[in-house]
Amino acid sequence: MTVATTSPTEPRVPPDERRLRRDAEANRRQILRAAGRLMAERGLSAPLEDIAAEAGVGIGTLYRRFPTRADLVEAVFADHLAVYVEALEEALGAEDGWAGLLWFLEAATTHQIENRALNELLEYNLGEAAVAQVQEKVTPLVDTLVERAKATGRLRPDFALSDLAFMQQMLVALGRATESVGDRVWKRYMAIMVDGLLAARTGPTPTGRAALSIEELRVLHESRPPVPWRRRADPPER
Amino acid sequence: MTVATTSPTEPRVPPDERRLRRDAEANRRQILRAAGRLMAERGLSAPLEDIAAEAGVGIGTLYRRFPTRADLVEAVFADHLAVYVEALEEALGAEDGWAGLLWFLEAATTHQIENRALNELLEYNLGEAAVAQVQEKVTPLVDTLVERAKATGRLRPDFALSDLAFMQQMLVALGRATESVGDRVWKRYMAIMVDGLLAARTGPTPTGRAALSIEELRVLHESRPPVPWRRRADPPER
DNA sequence: GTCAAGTGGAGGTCACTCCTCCACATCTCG
DNA sequence: CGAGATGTGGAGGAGTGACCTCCACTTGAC
Repeated sequence: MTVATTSPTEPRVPPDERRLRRDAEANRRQILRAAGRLMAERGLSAPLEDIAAEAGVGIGTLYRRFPTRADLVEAVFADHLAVYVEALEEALGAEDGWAGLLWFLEAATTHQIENRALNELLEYNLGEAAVAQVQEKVTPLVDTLVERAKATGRLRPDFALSDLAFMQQMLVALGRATESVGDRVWKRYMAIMVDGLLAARTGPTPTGRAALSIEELRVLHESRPPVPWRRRADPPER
Repeated sequence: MTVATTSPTEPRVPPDERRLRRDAEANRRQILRAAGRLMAERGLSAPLEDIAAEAGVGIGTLYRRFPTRADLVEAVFADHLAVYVEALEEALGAEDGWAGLLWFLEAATTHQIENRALNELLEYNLGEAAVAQVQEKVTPLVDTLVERAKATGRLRPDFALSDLAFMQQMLVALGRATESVGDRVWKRYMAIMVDGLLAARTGPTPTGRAALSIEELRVLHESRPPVPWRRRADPPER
């Protein structure tokens, strides 16, 4: 009754991945598409049942493929985040540093207004994994972008990376609130803010406080409320 | 068997209000205080059970006194809204129109950051009743405030009432997100925006779109998602 | 043709909140 | 003081909106 659990010629359970059946693979892709769409629209906590329905697939299927929501999110946004890096690289390519900065601000804001999940992904420090990784790649790039803009002499010298982050966050909030008006109302306020960033104007109104340092920003980020969906319960308390 | 439902000397059910018993009146006040505190902190949809608990009162008591959440909200904020009018009046009292405008922006923003319920109250067109009424009183005052600021020549001439509303909304959002840092981070961005409002700077960055008119603002407001708490079910459908 | 792999979705679970109801407690007023 | 009107607490039923499991059945691969 001692049993060989794996045949000698072919390992039963290949270390990590095994090839999916063709139909299963197709379903998997459907799920990812559906999740991408729904989460962009309704946020990271879009009900899994809705996603399954949108994908034309049973809820069980979704669960077998992605046992936790985090797995799903990760799979969906693996590439989405790369968009950021691309935008940055394009912005850095601009010959005028000032224009590059504005271009990036606008592009990133548009992106996050259109994709609510993306926005939440950055807000909740989510993946530890994926996001942190991107963060690490992105931070120095943004830094360069800012420095280049300052070098033109147009940007107020006390501008910092955190300013960019917060302005973006504000514009995203507004953009979403005024979506129904169409017509990009938020751009008006981006323009106003940008005018306020001109070096020529530094000082007329006291800012009262320097920009947050990257370190402070990181701390703030980590004190965020936990991710907004229910996690699998921890092993029972008592 | 025909019965006199009211005694001739003393009407059983005075038209609207009847005097509460002393203890009941005390409870009522406790409830209002508790609701004020909790709603400021957690928003208009703070669980009624929590409010009752905070007030040291049974849930039944709360319901007898305020049959619907709307009743409670109305009672709590009846006066809170008056604060607005006062702030406006003070701002209008400033001799410098520009300073008055800034003072009001700052005061109103602080207020709404500290009181989440107040913020929601204005966002969801809530009371039809109370809010609309205040709105009506407030709008012309704000208008005057803006006009006075323009008269100083410091404010960009295309500034409109809606700009004030949106800027405030953005700052509130930021203020809440950065609360944990203390230190009023949002004021930095208020300063930046304000710099962008200076008439001297009009134009450097194209705004792309004029400010929303009051009419447009109203329409936007009305297309808001419904109030975020469950309402008493309508009489059963079928 | 066989059978491992994959599927659907009914139904159990859970966490919340709402709101009713009534035996009991507390005032008020004569 | 005592009677009756007024007020109270909070257990419990009901509704909601998600999560996740399980297994009889279907399908693709070889």
